Amino acid sequence: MNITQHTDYALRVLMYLGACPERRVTIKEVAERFDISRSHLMKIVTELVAKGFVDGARGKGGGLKLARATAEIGVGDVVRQVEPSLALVECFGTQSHCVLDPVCRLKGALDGALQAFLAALDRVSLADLVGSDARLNAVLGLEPPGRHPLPVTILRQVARTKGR
Amino acid sequence: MNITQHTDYALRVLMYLGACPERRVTIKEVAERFDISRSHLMKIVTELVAKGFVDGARGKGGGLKLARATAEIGVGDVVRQVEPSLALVECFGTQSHCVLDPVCRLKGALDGALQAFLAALDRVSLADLVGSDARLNAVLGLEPPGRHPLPVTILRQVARTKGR
DNA sequence: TAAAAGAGTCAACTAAGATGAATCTTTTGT
DNA sequence: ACAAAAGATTCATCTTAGTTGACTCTTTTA
Repeated sequence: MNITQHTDYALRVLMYLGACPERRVTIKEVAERFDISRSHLMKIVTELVAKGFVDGARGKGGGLKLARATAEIGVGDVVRQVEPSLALVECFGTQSHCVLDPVCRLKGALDGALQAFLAALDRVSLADLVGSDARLNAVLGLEPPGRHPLPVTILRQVARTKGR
Repeated sequence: MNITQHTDYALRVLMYLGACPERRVTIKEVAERFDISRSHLMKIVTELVAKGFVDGARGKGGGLKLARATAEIGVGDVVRQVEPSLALVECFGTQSHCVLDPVCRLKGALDGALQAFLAALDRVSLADLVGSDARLNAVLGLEPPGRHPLPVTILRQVARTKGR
């Protein structure tokens, strides 16, 4: 059982954006920071924009920022909307070919567990993940709030220095 | 997010065995009933035997039966032991290469949700899935308790008649 | 108007899971 | 004793969801 990396990265991108709310961040920057391909990350971001989590601006000076406050973005919502399928087993779909289907209580049990899973995530917002202290910013190599953003070129250097 | 068919079938096999506790059931019979390959099912059963859920007997007159009472077999346990990996995301493993890892609260949130998922399944036993009424037996084409088992040849006919 | 940046399309790669053939081993009924 | 029944093991292949990235298009603003 696992969630796709797609969803995982989506959450991490939101965390990144949540950690530096004072400016727009480019996809390129995030891709370099997380060391994944720009093209790949693009799809994830495009989806986050389409689903209303992120506000993307094109053109020079464009970039990404959260569409809502971090406290207004629930982790459960993100997973529900981004994860490709929440059908735990085949028989969750429209029509199962399992002979047990008509009387199967397993399905109900699994669905109950899935709801418990999502409910647990509903209790967590992006604000909880980002936190109020500066630890996340430190790890990301971002500037403390109030200062000027570092140029991307310097961010790259920081990224390399830290290793993986 | 999904659990493997492997786990799904493991649970269904246990349900089948739980539905006819008065005799040993052969893998062949279960395979035909669920319309899956005998070889394939064999691996699932072998694992259930190895993990102590099922008691398998070789040789003539052999077959499968539950190793414990249905009430003593928790769905959560089965999932925990049969599902190949419960690492929701890559960073659940020994060492993640994510830059956020040292301060990441997402990991904790996801783990909490996973525990909620399993806890929900822990509240369900195989006895709950099988039920006390005869509905499951009816769907499976099994005899009502107390009568003689139908020969496999007849079971096959029943299976075909029902369609999928 | 050129450069920056997001959006979209397309093609391939990867690995986990699913599938099944063939063979081996154990057990028991006759 | 031995043949048939039934589970155990091994091996190879297939399938597909997910992942990856190159290439191009569109929008926007300095």
